[in-house]
Amino acid sequence: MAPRPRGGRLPRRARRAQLLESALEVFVANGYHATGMDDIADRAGVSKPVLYQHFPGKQELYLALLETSCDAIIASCRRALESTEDNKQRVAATMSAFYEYVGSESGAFRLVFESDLTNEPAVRAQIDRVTIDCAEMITDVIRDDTGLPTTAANLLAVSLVGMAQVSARFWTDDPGGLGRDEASALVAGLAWRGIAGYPKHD
Amino acid sequence: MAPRPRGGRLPRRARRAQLLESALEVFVANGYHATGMDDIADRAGVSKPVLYQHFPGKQELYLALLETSCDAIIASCRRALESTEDNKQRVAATMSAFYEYVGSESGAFRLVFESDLTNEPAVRAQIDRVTIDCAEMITDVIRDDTGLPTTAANLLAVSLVGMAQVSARFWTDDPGGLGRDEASALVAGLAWRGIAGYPKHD
DNA sequence: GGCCCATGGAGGTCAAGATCGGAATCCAGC
DNA sequence: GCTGGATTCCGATCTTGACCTCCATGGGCC
Repeated sequence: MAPRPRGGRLPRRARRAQLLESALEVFVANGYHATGMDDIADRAGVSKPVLYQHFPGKQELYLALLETSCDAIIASCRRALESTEDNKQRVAATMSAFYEYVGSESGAFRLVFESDLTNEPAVRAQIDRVTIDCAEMITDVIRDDTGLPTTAANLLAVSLVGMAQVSARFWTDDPGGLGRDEASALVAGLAWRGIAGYPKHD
Repeated sequence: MAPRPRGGRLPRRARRAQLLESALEVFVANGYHATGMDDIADRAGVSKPVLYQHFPGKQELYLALLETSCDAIIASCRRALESTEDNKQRVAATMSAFYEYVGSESGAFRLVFESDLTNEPAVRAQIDRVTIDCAEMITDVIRDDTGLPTTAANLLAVSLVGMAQVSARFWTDDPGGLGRDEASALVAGLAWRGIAGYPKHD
């Protein structure tokens, strides 16, 4: 957490990237409200005006990071679902995607699952997008495979996503001796047993 | 949301209750950071000093409400688990408890599941308590019934709680034509199919 | 050597939490 | 019925903290 040395000038693109990285670290550590623009500037080793030459305000900066993080998990979820045609493996792969996301070094998932700016509509929209988009992809699979009505399939899909989200976050806070793949496989087993029993469509 | 008339005096006890009620409404509607003490006072039809004669500060007021709401869902979960010895019905009853909680008129569940003060340790502790305590009760049931090691049973329990939390919140935002009992039963079915397949202990 | 512009420290502004002296209201007892 | 005291209540104010810009500066380029 030590601020970077206060030296050299950087080309605009590189400075922006560095600012984003620094901001992510501070936001993840302290949340939105508890972090000041001063903190981010200090962390990056620049002064505040520099920050404001790259981003119009604190909220826009936060939103840029949040959007990136949302895109990451949604894309990862999509890749997992498309990685195979076998539904049992699909469940395992998707669960693994969530565990990888939550276990990743940056902690960027905290912006999504533990945000403290949920009342801001723009933020809320991004966060909801994760659950809704992931669930929608899963809904299609469930509906095609079981023949359940869309509404029901959607609620089941949301349930699975919730299972993944909450259990992965809990595991990250307190692994309790379980490795990541072990935990992921355990919960994937629960999910698969739950979903596999529904009437097959053919 | 119209402020109450600004008239009469109330005995201390009654005023306190009214302030708690007003504060809950505003906090639920706007979240912690977006609500001012002015808003709460206006909503209750009193001036700010009165508020401070009953509560030492904004955070204490919030915590009082949060704690009450956490106690409610934990107690409700416990009652559901103790309501029967049949595990299938247990799952259904517990799921129903979550759906009732989230569907309740006051919206108090938002303080727990959608708080925007998660960085405050005291708040974090209360919120975590819900998942941890509920999961712990369920862990005992799972462990006794399946013989799984405690750590694994605990992660499964957390998964089930996550399923309930997230799906219930999603259903509240967009019921999509499903009644409460219908939705609850659907997700309970998913949970039960998932958990029932594990090796029976005898 | 001279120009240029990114940078930095210091400050303006404003919202919101927290507080003070005085006024209004209720109640008990004569 | 009336008075004295205590409790409740309010308008106005203070202060803090954080977001967001103004003037001096110093290294890079021709």
